[in-house]
Amino acid sequence: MGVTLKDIAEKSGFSITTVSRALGGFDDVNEDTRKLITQIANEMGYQPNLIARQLRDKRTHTIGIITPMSAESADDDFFNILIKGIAHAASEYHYDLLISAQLPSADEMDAYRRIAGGNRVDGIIVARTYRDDPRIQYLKSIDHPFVVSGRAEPEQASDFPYIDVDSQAGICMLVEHFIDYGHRHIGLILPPEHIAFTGFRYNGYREGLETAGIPLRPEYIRQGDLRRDSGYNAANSLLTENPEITAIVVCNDLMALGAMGAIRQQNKRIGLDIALGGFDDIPAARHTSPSLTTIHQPIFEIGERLTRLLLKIIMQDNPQNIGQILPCKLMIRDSSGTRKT
Amino acid sequence: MGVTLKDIAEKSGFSITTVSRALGGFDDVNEDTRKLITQIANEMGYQPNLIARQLRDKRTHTIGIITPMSAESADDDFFNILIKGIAHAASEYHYDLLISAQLPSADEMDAYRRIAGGNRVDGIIVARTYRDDPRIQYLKSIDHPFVVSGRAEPEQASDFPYIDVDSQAGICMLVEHFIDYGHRHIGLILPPEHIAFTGFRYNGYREGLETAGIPLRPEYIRQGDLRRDSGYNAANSLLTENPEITAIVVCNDLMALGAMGAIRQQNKRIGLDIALGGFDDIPAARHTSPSLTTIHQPIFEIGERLTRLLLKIIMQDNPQNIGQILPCKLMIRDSSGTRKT
DNA sequence: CTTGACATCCGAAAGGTTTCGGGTTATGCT
DNA sequence: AGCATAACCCGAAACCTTTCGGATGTCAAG
Repeated sequence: MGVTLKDIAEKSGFSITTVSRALGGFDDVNEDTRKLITQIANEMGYQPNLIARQLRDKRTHTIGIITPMSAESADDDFFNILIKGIAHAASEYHYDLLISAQLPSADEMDAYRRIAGGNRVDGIIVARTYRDDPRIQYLKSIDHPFVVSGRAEPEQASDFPYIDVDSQAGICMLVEHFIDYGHRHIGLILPPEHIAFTGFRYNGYREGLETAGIPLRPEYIRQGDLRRDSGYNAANSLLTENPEITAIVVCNDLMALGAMGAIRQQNKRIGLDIALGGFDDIPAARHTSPSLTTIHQPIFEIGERLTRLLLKIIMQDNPQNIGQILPCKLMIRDSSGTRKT
Repeated sequence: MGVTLKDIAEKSGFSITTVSRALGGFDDVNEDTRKLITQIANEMGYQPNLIARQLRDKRTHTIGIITPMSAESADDDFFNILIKGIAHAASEYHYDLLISAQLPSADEMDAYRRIAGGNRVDGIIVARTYRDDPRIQYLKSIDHPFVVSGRAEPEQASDFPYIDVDSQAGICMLVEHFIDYGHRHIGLILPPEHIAFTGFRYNGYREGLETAGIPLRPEYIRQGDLRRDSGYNAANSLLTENPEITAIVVCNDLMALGAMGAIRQQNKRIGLDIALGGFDDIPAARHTSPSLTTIHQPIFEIGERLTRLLLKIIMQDNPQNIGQILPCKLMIRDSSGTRKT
């Protein structure tokens, strides 16, 4: 197994160079020679060794993404859909996608050093930004092509190529929607502090309240870890300690699904007693009952755009729009309940 | 950018060999030398070039999967979940996953030749078997490690490593369930003829009817292409041309979701007028309304098992259970309606 | 007959790593 | 002093490809 140029060279009597150039379609090889060589190559089932080619060309035609991976994160649709979008756009450019899944125990930075530093891929997609993200710092330091889904925290400049949604505006819309529906006591479940977009979502919450002249009460705010369980816990504590709350803004859908459980657990009705809103618009949001009001972000499209931006950078195209902020959209569903009169 | 062994060798005054062996942890290197070399390597931010290593070792520590990819297949949860399972198990063995998405226009075999023949991966996972699957034939012919999700069609021996569910039994269970609920006119929506498991699902349907002594009526059978739309069309034609039908068995959930639309379109009530059952138990099945009765197959676990089996083959472990058939499970949900009296 | 152009071909290097087989030096022993 | 051994080190080859810079031979024009 493993027919090489050398094998074809020996069989055909020509040199490796000529075989390579014949198969490569160069015009400094006799037409008869080419025919003979291609025929032999086909007979022997020659396939160029891509690894050798990659080494030689310093091009892998592959983009990489490193994803956290635990059994319970299996239903994290965000990454799922993002990866689909990436793969879809990549396939149009005949690029492959290398996924390196990291167990929770593993040091994430190691994976970046290995994959990016080790020249495994032409470019890399960084998926959920942290404050002062060490991955971004590293990739910049070694000058490796990369793009970012998300951006730096609000106080920091995002001096790297990224695509993000305007999640501050998104959360603000959601808050205003609830205020419009007559709610005055609105809880908030935030992502962890170290996630970069947490600041934006908090700002959106504050902005929404401020516009309506409602004072922000820190005891209405909880933090989760983006996973379902933490949404359950946060909502539980929020409702137990602040019985006056009638609406909860949750910063991602997965936690919102958890919060649904907590609301039921407290014998309250979602929508009617407690209005609930999420963020992301994962498929499940539409299908839960009651369906979940949420802020839609075009995850699949973000994946596609990230890929196209990355490929431009790889091709040294010096793209114009180095940072793109997409709008998001309020999806009003049953968990909003109805307007209080 | 790109610090190599050579750079470290020059800076440290030792040879490339010694640098390699020092960093590799061999014991024929003086302890002081090793310290010096590791220090320099760290200072310079050395990362071994994985491509070069792969070329030399003929090992990529990567497994590959080639997936069909179109924008509308974006919601094909089966592949999504399978890939998650694969990635999860792979990460435990420090293997990466190479995904090559193929546009519908592309020749699938080309991708296999490129990736497997081109030594891009140590092993490959073949995901949805066809009758006389050319991909399997090819991989066998070049003796490239692979495992298969699914198996050969009923009439053929599956002389390759595979993991599959007993879908004949699954469909049979579903048919018996409907018969038990009092249905006598049961439609069937099959996958395309060229898919290997179509035969098993057909057999399950026949077996279920036979056991109950109900004659099989060919006009109750339609074929779709596994996608949502085709389920819609098939159900539509089935109900229009055979108004006596009261239950439909659909061979995958995605088509079943489409069939739901068709039933509604015909002003019939899912469950009450027309009982509906799917296959796969994708997440959406639980969340639609009404929720979808379906045959559960453990897709995530299949992905994990496939990976473990493949890695054993790669390690030349000559695994025992070269073909595994897992049981599947009937999930009775609202689309079953109630037992007719 | 010489020169130049053209068609066709090829050797060798480069890309970065690992490893085989051997080489050098110092140490310990008789 | 002589020799075996251990400790440490290194050159070169191999993995397979592409490409640079020629090399060779033929033929037509001068």
